Amino acid sequence: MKNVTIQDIARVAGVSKSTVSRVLNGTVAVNPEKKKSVLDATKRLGFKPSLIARSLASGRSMTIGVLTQMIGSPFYDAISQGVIAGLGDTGYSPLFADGRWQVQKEADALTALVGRRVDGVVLVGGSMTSEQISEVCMGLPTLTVARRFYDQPIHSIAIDNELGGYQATDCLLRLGHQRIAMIRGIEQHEDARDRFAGYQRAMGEAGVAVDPSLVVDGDFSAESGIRAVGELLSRGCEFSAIFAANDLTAFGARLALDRNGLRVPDDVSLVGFDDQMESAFFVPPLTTIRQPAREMGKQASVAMMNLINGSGFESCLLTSELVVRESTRSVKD
Amino acid sequence: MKNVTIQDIARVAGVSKSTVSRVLNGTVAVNPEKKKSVLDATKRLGFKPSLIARSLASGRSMTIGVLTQMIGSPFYDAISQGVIAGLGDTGYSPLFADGRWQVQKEADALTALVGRRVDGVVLVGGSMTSEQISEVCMGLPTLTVARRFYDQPIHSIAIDNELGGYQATDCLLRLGHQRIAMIRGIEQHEDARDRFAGYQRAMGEAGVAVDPSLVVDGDFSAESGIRAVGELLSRGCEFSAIFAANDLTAFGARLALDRNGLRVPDDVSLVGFDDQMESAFFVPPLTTIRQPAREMGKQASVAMMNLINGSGFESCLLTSELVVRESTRSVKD
DNA sequence: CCATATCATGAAACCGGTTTCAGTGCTGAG
DNA sequence: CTCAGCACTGAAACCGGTTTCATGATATGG
Repeated sequence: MKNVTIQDIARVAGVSKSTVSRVLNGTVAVNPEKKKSVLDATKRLGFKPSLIARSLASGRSMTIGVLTQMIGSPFYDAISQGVIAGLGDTGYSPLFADGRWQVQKEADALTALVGRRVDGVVLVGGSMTSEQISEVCMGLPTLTVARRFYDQPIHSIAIDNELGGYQATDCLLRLGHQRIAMIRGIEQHEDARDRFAGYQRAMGEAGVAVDPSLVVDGDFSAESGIRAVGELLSRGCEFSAIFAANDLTAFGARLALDRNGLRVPDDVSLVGFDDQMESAFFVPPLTTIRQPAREMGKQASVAMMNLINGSGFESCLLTSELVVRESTRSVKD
Repeated sequence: MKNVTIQDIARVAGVSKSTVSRVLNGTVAVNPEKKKSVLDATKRLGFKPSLIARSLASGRSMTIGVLTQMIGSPFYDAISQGVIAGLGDTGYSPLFADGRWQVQKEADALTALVGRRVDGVVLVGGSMTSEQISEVCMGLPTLTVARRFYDQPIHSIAIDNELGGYQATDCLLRLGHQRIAMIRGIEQHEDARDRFAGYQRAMGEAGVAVDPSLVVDGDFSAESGIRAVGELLSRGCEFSAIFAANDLTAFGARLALDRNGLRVPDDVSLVGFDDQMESAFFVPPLTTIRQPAREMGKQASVAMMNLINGSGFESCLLTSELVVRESTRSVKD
């Protein structure tokens, strides 16, 4: 019932455990004959080296800690998927922990990862400050995905949210819309702010003044989309298009519009942000901004490998892409 | 730059490392004075015990391996969330790995978990055979969630999919529908089969013959929902309701119906399965079968704790719940 | 043919904790 | 007053690997 150890293999194969270790890791050449008997023994006894012991001895755990906030979110999952793919055959494997968007849990989870002596940390989103992060990670290679620290030395892989916001708004402007409402995301959220900035820039460049009564706060949830449309309607202001800070918000907005007898896209055009899986099958299929989430995850892995073997870090800012579907149409008059 | 070890603490506090260990774990009483100086030292030096070393020495890693298939799926995420919640303050923490629905990756990931010497394994879904699982896990407490092995000794926490299928169909029958189409899930999938069985039973009990031309194969994807509706329409058979094997399939079906000028629920009633987050905000909000996913995860944690401390396992089959929204209405005539 | 570099290999140290074991100093019972 | 019993504590063994070091054997070169 006991686990078979390297010592057992050594005994059975008639060699020392050093030799077994050398065979298994291929660090230096060993006599082919002994090598064979070692391999035989491992197979016969079903030997599975203890990664725990190995980590302790070698000082490297060959694991990258990945701290997510809500694995269930399609966007964040795509990133994780990218990280997994990017790690590929590097020999490193990911170790996931989840903060569930609660700072305390996030900090605990990060501490746990560090306690596990991961060789690097990838933070996907999150709300810890860079100081908190640095304190816990102390010298460990660390980088963030989908989150930027403008003033801090923590590396990050992110997309240009400002550009995304610009693309979404620009698309509506080109269709002739002028009264474009925006449902913003969580206010403290860097991404949300950038998307709004893009909206403002596009409007400005098109010479359309931003009407503050067309800007409503939201929190990235579907409920907030419903509330936002209610708010817009109760304000009594006219609008022919809505740019929602993410797809989920757009879903909620769409439902609220429907409840109020407004058709999409006939009465109101709607643009989201994220391009989550369901968006393409929405009724009508949602026009949105696609984030190269998977790609970001992959880049993160690559960057992490570079950090670990000291090749330094090449900053990169990926770009979003407009996906036009059927929730937008040119303004009627 | 080096990590501070228990030895450093011992030196600074002027005690032996045994004592430090005892203070930190509270295993036996130590002199309050020494205790204080140890705690002081740990705080001052920022000592973070190496979980690696601790695991190796104590033989318990205090981790439960959780093997998922697709973290991004809302249903599976809810389960993971439940597991996290259920582990709560037990002292154990979860360690996630992901198989991405590829048997090989699944096996590798499981091996990696076992190599990390987790104290137990929770398999969420998956496609490895029970033999494969047993071989890798050898004696480790193991249980599956959302997957049942009818003939095997592996414990499982699952919902009664047959009942869910029955509930969905029964709801439509009560509304007066008789021509109820079903879009099935992946054929080899236990869950999919059970849901279909529930459909058959409900129809049978209501004295309505199952028309084979109303049953279409699918694969749980939105695309398959679109294809299925196309298939139904091209077969030229009439139907007033559709029961889709999961919500995503229902989304696709809804879009295809819309494209063909069929309104939901006016022309066709639609029922899904899962109650994923977006379903409540769909247009129209989707009637569906809710799986107590979070609850299942929680149960899994509890059951795992029992397995670990030898309290044995109490089998449990959770039940699903019908959530009536606006995609269903009584048949018109 | 001898000195030296190279190779293969086992012994032992080490990674950073936990746990057993063997005291030491006190207290309380006899 | 003596001895068993208990509460603390440090030394040392241990967990299961990796890696350094020393050694004997073999190959290389002058």
